Amino acid sequence: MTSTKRKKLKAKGWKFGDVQDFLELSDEEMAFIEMKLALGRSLKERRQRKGLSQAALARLISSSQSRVAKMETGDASVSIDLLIKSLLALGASRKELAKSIEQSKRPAAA
Amino acid sequence: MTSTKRKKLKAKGWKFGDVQDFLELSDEEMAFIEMKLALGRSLKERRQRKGLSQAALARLISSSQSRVAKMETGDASVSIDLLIKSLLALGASRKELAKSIEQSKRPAAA
DNA sequence: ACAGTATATGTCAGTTTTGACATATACACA
DNA sequence: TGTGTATATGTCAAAACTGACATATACTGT
Repeated sequence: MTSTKRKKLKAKGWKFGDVQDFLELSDEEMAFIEMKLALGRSLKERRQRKGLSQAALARLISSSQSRVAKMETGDASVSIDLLIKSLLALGASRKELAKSIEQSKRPAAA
Repeated sequence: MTSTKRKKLKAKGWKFGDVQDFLELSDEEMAFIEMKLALGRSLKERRQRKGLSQAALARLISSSQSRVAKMETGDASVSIDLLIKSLLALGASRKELAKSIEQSKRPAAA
């Protein structure tokens, strides 16, 4: 929950609210960022499972390859709205979206 | 899922993507809007359970009473990002958020 | 080495979202 | 009737997001 986990996230451009230092994120902010990352992972999985390139998905949702890449890598410039719309476009149900949002990361099969 | 349900939603300012006519929303678009409405309901519930006014919540999240009202009434101008940040600020967990997103409306206790 | 494909990252003008403000409605209780 | 509190709705400048483009990296095959 705290510093250990925080340091694992690479600052990509995240400057959240008033918080300057990336390592000083509150738990709320962490939760929000992790949700975005989780949705990005889901998007990538779904896209790949369908054998689509980022460019092909971009066409499908009237966006661009670069924005799809940013969604999947968790760039600070992408909204959750866009992630959700994209996942819905790939056929995800609300229930499946909920599952992505809920899970903290994945069982870590190491 | 289809026309019956669609007509129940009052057009508040929704003009989604290319779709002109509100009654012609695709299932994806419906799912997106219903998610927003569900999150708005959750926000209202949580706020009221804490005995906060919209103005008090607004202070808490550095926003304004009017924007909180728009969040709770499902105004087309509010993002899911803002709804989620607000719910997190009220102490909702990712699991609880997931639950809100998942449920279509509520068992309808009539 | 070169060409083709896939993904990542930086930039930017156009669009959308935001907080703030004004104002309206509704309900209480003096 | 007024005064106070709570919520809803319209507007707008400023901030955030978006698609598009350029470009970089990496991994094919040839």
